[in-house]
Amino acid sequence: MTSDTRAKMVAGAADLMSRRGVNATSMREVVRHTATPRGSISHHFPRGKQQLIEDAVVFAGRQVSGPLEHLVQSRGAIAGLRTFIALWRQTLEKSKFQAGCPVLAVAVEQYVNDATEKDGAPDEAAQQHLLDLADGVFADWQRIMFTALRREGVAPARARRLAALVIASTEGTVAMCRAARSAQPLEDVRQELELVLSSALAK
Amino acid sequence: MTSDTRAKMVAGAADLMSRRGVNATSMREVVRHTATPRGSISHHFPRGKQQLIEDAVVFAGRQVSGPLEHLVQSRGAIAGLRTFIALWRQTLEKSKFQAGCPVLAVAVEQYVNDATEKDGAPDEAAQQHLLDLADGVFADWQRIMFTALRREGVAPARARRLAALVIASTEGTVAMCRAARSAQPLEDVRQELELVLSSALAK
DNA sequence: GTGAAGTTATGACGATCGTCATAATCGAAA
DNA sequence: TTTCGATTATGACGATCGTCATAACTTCAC
Repeated sequence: MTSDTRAKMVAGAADLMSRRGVNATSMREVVRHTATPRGSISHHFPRGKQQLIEDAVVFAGRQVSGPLEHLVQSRGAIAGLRTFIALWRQTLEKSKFQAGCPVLAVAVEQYVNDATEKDGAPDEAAQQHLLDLADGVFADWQRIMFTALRREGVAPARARRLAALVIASTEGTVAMCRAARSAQPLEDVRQELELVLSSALAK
Repeated sequence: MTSDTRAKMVAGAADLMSRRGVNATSMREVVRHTATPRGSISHHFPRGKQQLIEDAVVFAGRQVSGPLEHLVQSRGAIAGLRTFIALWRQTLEKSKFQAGCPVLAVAVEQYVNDATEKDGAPDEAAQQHLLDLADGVFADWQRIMFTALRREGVAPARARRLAALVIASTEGTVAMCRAARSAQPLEDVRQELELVLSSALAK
């Protein structure tokens, strides 16, 4: 059994990142928030905070792609869209609009670490790797939508564009809902996206 | 004439926020980046970093709403959409996909300031005010799109939803483009949004 | 030229940060 | 039970952070 502590830290980091962003999530708060031993950080994450963030991004990605892939395969693209949006709506409402998407946080911020970057210049390789991981998560979600649309008869190029629209607009809307402390934008966008998808499927 | 230093600081803060996010943007870096005197911070911004961020959000909002409102009024909703997306595309490409949207950064992060929050709990009022400002900027952009759609015959409720879709999806796509270091998602989303709008206008 | 008000220069303060080194503790094979 | 590796406890290090106090420097009306 791989350490339970490690998993709690990763999940806690993902949660904190979704509420505060990458840079405002300190390792000390992760251990406080998850009631895990501080001394274990360097043991479970030899590459430090960078590694913890990386794992949190992958974790958050799977947390969504799991249910999404399942629903899409059993009930199709439109159900997938509804699931995707419903998942984010839950996250927003359960946290009283405090939590958003940790992957989006990585895509918006720049990870800076004063301890590792002695020369003042941010570690470009580290930042690029984080962006690659975030991009990979987005690509994975898009792939699921893309496959569903293809299976239901949408042409490849169109399916790619529609998948991009669904993921991007949902991510943007989640952030807007957080700013507005309201799920109204998500409901509006869901409605329009359903129209778009069903019109594309009808052809 | 209101100090030129102050304006440079606000613009510099907005730029840094769009590249690094709110919390990774330090006042010392704003000063370095804009070649402004550090001693002037507390003079021009008596409420400190909080005030600087606030001004940067409003500044960034106007920077977009100005051109957007102009183009929308002279050439209509679809031209407005194209302008909105082209603006962000410029920001992305000119910065080699380093800069995104500073307002989105505020909507995604939580502003934490160790100096002001002695008790460990983040200043909730400050954070709420920042979210209100970000929400206001998004609402302003939506209002411009909404008005254009209304003028071109779209029903109120539909116009509201479409405006939300345009703003939210563009914001989300900008972040995705930053993660992917590519403008492809923006192009894909633009294409689909144009289809949606022109179909809504045709009715 | 003399003030006064508007700016800027500079260094300090307390706090948090990520990381590391060292020592203590635990768990299970021998 | 002893021993050894995995895990945790704890405190220190150097760095940056936002803010503030104080003093110096401008600018310009009078």
